Amino acid sequence: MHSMSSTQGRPRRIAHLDMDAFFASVELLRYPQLKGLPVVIGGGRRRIDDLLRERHAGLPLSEISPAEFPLLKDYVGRGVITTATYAARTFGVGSAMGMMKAARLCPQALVLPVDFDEVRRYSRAFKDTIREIAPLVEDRGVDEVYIDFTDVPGGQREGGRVLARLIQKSIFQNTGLTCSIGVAPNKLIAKMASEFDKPNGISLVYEQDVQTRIWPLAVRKINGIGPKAEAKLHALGLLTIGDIAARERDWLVEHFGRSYGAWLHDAAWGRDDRPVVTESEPVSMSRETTFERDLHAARDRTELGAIFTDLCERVAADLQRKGYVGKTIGIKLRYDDFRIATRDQTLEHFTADAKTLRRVAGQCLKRVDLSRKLRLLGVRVGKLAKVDSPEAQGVPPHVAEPAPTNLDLF
DNA sequence: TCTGGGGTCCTAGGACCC
DNA sequence: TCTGGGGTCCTAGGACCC
Repeated sequence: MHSMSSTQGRPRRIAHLDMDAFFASVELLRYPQLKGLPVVIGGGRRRIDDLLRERHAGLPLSEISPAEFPLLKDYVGRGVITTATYAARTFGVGSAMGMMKAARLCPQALVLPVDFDEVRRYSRAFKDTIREIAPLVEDRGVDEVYIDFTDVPGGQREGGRVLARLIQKSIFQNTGLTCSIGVAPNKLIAKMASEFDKPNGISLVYEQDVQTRIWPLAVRKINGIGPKAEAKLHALGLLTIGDIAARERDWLVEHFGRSYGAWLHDAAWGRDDRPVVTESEPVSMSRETTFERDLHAARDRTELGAIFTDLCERVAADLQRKGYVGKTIGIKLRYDDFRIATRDQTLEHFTADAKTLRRVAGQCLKRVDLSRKLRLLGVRVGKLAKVDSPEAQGVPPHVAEPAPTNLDLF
């Protein structure tokens, strides 16, 4: 199943669709007066629109002057940027950048906090729109999907351009939002292709284009090569994807291990068999929070305890709302020097109970070094099962397990 | 005053079992 | 006198992604 997958023997055509500056674009629908201005989304713990509504009672949000919005230079906090508008990006501001650094680059940018409810609403809307046109859709987070065009009627016309255009148009009609789409023989190339013509673009890549369009790209453009692998590749003198492709598979395996080395070789040659997966079960659920200032386990005991309990209650609520129970309970913390420590413990039975989470997570916390100040605390539940699944029907938590007798010990 | 929050997958060692 | 081998589960850490 390399490039041919459908039973009819049609060449695989896989699309990757990426919403353009999604979080920011959603806000611009509500505040169209900010169009064209540098705006960044992220960081905030305050509800900006509540603030604006208070200050301008009776005035529609869309009529409040841009001058009334908070500026990046006045921002104080530890957040990072989730999305920047294209106007803000011209100043070098981009997602995942610390707000403080961004403020230095573009102090006059406006800041809005993320409105997750609104973002999720639009996320659902654009994905529903796609599924009505092409049913095989794989979720890749809130603003991205893969779509299998292969067997969709018309999905092969002009290499997928016709269908991509239809999807773009329908999303815009239903939401007012634009997106960029790449269509290629597989997910790996489609993902790169969707970036070729942003925003609001369509890019088609064929198998025979790999040398001309993929090989010149920086290694980091491959989805799966992050900062660490990039640094190692650079140190070995490999800068472009073509540089990787020029190496023997065995050489890559020598330097990167059997699994990753072989994958690097395949990826550089544009080979990728992964199917578009339309459904998947969650593996874990977690909640974590970075404190406004670093906290010390002993000196800030009360504050930390309240946060810890709250995290457990929120994870429990998430599990219950979504109908899951879990078996492995763990904590994560980040020290002031940014090192991370995790501890977890697997239970005999499944649970979604906040008190149980709190008790077991508390035991985990006792197993880490708490002499350093902490920056972040998180609670995680793994080994999930649906609450009504057969495996989750074990011994209920309130039934005592048989205690070991002396005989068991010998 | 750098550096969020929610995830997935992989590796590697040790326990434990057959 | 040298110590099998495979499998699975648990735990901790780390890379990477959106």
